[in-house]
Amino acid sequence: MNKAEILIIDDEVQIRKLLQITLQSNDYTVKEAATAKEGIIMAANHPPDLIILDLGLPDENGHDVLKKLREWFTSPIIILSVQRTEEDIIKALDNGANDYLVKPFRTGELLARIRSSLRSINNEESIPVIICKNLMIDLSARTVKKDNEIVKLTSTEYNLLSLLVKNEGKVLTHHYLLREIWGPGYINQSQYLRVFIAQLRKKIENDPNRPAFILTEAGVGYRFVGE
Amino acid sequence: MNKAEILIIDDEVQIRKLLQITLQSNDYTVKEAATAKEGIIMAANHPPDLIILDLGLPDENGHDVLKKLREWFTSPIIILSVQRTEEDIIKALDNGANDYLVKPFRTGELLARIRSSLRSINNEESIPVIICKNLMIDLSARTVKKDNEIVKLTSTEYNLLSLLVKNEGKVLTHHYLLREIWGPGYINQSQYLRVFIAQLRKKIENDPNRPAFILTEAGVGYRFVGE
DNA sequence: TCTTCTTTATAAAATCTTTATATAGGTAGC
DNA sequence: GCTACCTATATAAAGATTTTATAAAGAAGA
Repeated sequence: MNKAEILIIDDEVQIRKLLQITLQSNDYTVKEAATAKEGIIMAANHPPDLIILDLGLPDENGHDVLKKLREWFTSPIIILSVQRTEEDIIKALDNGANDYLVKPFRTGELLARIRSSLRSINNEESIPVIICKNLMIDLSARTVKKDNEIVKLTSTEYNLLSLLVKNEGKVLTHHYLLREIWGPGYINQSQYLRVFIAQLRKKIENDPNRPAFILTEAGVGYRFVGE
Repeated sequence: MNKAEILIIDDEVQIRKLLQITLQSNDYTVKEAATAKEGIIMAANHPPDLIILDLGLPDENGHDVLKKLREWFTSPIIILSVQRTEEDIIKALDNGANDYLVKPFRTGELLARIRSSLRSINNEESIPVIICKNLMIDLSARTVKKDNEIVKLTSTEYNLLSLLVKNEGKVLTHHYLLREIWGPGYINQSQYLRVFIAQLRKKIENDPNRPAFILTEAGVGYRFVGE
């Protein structure tokens, strides 16, 4: 359910360690940076879902780091700082921080504030919708539309399609597909696959006789192509 | 520039006065309520852009008030409280509060946190009334009307419908619905769901035999479409 | 007593599994 | 090159199974 990715930018090893353990045991993926420079690069290379930023970094003023991040980073940023002056708090919040916690902090409260920050964002952003030409697959709503019309798929058909789509471009072997969709006991029931692939093509392909989305890799498996 | 409307729900006159002056001099429009009941009614009659809620109200438990508001109120809620235990803070944040400030608070910080909360939300207007064709669901009043006639729903029926409606378009699994409405111990009682879905259809669908609002996703769950 | 929730029973619908048959492509032998 | 044969795939359709819809009876609580 969680699996949100959190980037910690803090120079204190103990804090990083504590946060890493706390966050990981709550199903977050954690990345760490010890300096402002490193943190900004990491955030840019692979934007996390949330940043925990220490204001007292050795190489750069924390408020400046925050401003730099906010030039492009739109997900939540929570400040962790030993500074407890009102001036610092106001400045950080007005520079785009979503929350401000004073060290030492209570881990339970931090977790709750992380959940709160992620909650308000999750609504609109990061909706997993995949669009390929006239086909639209909304993984969060579990719906598939073709030319904006809802395509009625059975549970198994949807599972199969979404597995193929999530691995767009890759060939998925018969064994793999059968194991993922039907379970380990079914890896030899290739006929199941044929039946369901035919069913899917009939429903989503423009010309089921010349499939453009679900391609057959004879002797190997099937592959979904979006382009 | 500002003119955002803020509702203060707090029983202490001095706090209300202080907030009123502070907020008004920062160009916010302020409304006040001294009790939970009054606050909920005011919020429902004219939803503000932000609510400042005191947890220590005389007539009702603050956490319950928060939960009630969050059933339909989607704009920011900032908690102001003398309670500073971690348990209270976590509970409030998990019940949908956007921020939690301990009394006595610093007005500058409060203003900054208000700005921060309003900033993240400003994109979308939230409507606590949902209208789909001849169906109207008023989440703040907990009423459902069909062709302008009030439909009498039991508590469970209403909870189920409002959960479906709040996730319009999404398929909600049996497990999810059962856990949300009946609790974690009931996730295998799919029959409950069938009974209540049938009940709801009988009450809100134009042709219960051909449901247009509540659709079945066989083997998975149900989906509300308002279209 | 009345309302609402829970449970049971059964018919109907939807989906999955299996079978049958068609087709396409490759290849070995002539 | 041609044919026969083999393997892998495609598709329709029958049957078996699962899931869902609905009424209605029993239980619980106000």
